[in-house]
Amino acid sequence: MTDSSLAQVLRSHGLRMTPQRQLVLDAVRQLGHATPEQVHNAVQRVADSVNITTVYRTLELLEELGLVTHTHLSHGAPTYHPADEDQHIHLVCRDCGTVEGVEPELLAPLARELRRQRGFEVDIGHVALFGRCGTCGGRDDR
Amino acid sequence: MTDSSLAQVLRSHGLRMTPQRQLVLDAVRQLGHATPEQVHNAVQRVADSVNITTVYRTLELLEELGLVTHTHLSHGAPTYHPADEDQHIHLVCRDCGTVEGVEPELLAPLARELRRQRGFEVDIGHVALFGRCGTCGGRDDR
DNA sequence: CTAGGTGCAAATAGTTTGCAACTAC
DNA sequence: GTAGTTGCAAACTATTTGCACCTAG
Repeated sequence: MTDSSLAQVLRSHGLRMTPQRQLVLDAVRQLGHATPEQVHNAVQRVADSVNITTVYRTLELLEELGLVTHTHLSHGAPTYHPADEDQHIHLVCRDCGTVEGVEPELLAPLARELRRQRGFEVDIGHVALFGRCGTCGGRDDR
Repeated sequence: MTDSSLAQVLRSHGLRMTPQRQLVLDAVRQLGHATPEQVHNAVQRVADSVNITTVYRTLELLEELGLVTHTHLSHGAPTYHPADEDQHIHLVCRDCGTVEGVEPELLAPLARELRRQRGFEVDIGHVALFGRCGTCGGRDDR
């Protein structure tokens, strides 16, 4: 494949392929969960002239194209991750800040119930649950 | 009761009762779910000289005192609500932005499972689920 | 060539901090 | 009287926007 899928998707929307866009997508894929700033850092390691503005614009674009999605974890920080990756629930530890992913199936019964009771369709990939992780909860050092 | 419970709680921590603190707490109770800015607006309707800085500081204080809690709904704005109010899960509609609360019992089986599998303690009152509400989902106007 | 894309600087929004004046007790 | 509290202005952080220059196709 001389032409990456990103280029194809972009072209099919009448948009241009640029090195910046490839780098941002690569960074999101490599990082798994990352804030715009973390993506920017990762991109800069490869091409230090890329501006954070471009990162913001590119993340927004990639999201519109359905290549990445974002979730709001802990405080306000949005974190981006590849859209094609397996959907997962984010568990955010309020003490150590660690984010772990769990299989979305765990949310299925709840999702079903909300749909039945309220007609509410939960966006599973967008879910973040706050609490205290096993490591922090085990030792009660609060 | 000549002395409100807020005054009592404050005093028991060596802190002072002020009109601003009562107004902020009242606003949170009255609004149910509100961002700092919304709280500020509500407070200003009663006492327009109250500064938003004071609102931020007071919300933080009331949270430390266990009188209010906050959750991160949709984008970045934190929303505060009374801590003594029944805990509830927040359902945030991605289309209309409406926030509705549902009984936390629905989350209990999931919480139990996460505790068992991961040792992760979900903070139920802090949970927000994103998706599409019945009203927006019913008419597929996307 | 030329419309889309980028970098830079400035604007904006949300929140925090330093500090002098004020007030609850 | 005095330490806790407030208002104001300034500082900060995160994100967005305007615009001239650049480049993919």
